[in-house]
Amino acid sequence: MQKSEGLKRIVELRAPRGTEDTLPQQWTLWRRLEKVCREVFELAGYQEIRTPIFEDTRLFVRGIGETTDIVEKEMYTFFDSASGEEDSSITLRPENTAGVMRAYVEYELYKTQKFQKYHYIGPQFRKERPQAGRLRQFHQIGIEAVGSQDPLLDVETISVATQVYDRLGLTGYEIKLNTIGCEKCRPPYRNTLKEALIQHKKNLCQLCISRLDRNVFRVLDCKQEQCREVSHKMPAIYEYLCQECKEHFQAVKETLTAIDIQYELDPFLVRGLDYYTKTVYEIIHSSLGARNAICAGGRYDNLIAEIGGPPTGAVGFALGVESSLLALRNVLKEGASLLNERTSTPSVYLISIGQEARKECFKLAQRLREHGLSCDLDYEGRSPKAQMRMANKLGVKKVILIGPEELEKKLLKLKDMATGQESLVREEDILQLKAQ
RNA sequence: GUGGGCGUAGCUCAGUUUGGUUAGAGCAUCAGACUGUGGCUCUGAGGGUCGGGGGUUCGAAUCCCCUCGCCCACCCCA
Repeated sequence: MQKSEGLKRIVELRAPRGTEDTLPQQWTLWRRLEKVCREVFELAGYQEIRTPIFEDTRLFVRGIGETTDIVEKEMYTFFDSASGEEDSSITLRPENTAGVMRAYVEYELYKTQKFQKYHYIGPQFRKERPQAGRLRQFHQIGIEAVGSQDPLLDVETISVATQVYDRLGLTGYEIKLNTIGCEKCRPPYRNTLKEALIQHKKNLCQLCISRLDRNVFRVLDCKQEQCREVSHKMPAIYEYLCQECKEHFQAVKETLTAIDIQYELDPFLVRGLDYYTKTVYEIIHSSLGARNAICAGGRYDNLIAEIGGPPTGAVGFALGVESSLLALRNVLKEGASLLNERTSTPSVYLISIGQEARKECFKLAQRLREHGLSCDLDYEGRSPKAQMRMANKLGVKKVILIGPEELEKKLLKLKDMATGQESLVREEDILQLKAQ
């Protein structure tokens, strides 16, 4: 009775809401994504960097923006009792760009070489209500090209993302592109838009009326029919861009076309992070439901100066691991074999008959592993038959049997699982298997 | 924070409308089929406080109330 009560308690302990365990069988796909990313990133010269999972809260407040939703209510922020200071506050990173740029500034990496390319991978945290493809602890893989305003880089990051998805075999994604101007052209447009919208105030939904003061741009994004009608009559930002932004955007579009990347202009694509300027883009996948972005990026020419570095242009994207894999699973559904594969299979399985042989098997396993031959054996004292079943289930190609007979002859019985053929061999012969 | 859906074996689910004897199936697990051998087949076994608590009732997986959890959507965000 007591035993079962104890068991029950353990079972009731579960992963916190909005977090996920990645079980062994799910690692096949995870690893594939990481591998493909590293390959593509390195082909384009992006170097890996890792930054802490938590940072000084001020980094995000300053970098992402005080009034953004992320900073206002979605951050995991703690008092850092280890710091010894009264008001020391740390925050689990809600995204990784700010951290990477902090490192760029902290080590004055721009002094060694102004232009740098980085890639990163890691968990990110946001306090949200979980939903399809949206977790509280999620993972992002991203790249950042720092130290240049060249529109070619905006395009390069997009092309890097598409190469990742293409290599993975993810079909059916779409690229949404927009520009949101810079600190010069954005404010005038904001005012124009606001004034124009006020004219139609009576046709807007309650929410949008409140958006007029808080964030005008979000009205453009509203899904209400009546608001859409109004917003479609509004002037697009394109007419209000400053010369520089106009030229930049033009260059981005032309270059995308030049390298055959299909995209869709979305004038209503806006960002919730303050640091974005000029180009913003998003890669979406229709199989995902309400939250369909699998990768999002853009240019952020003000962030570095904002956190204390020299004015430096930069552009990058963050790819959502969970959402990308979700999309990939949907696409691969047909050939489901890939989805539940073991990440690794030993080369041989060692089967013993009797206690003596069992000890010998264990010792043999150590020697084989020292020689780089992967192997595994039974630790449950099961029958030879059960051991064979396990070997079969693992999918090993070869099995080694040791019983009293083999011990006496000082030989090993090698069995080929595909053909069923058995032969007596010496240990040295086994080591040749590594090559296969 | 708001709304909707769902919680029965490790997994996928039936059973809930019309309360009734030991709660079922498939898959998975384990074992056996002359005992030193896999895949197929056959046979059998283990495994469930029917999410939890309370109530109604002679009797609740089934009806009522509360609660927890998960999922989806909204808000919001990317």
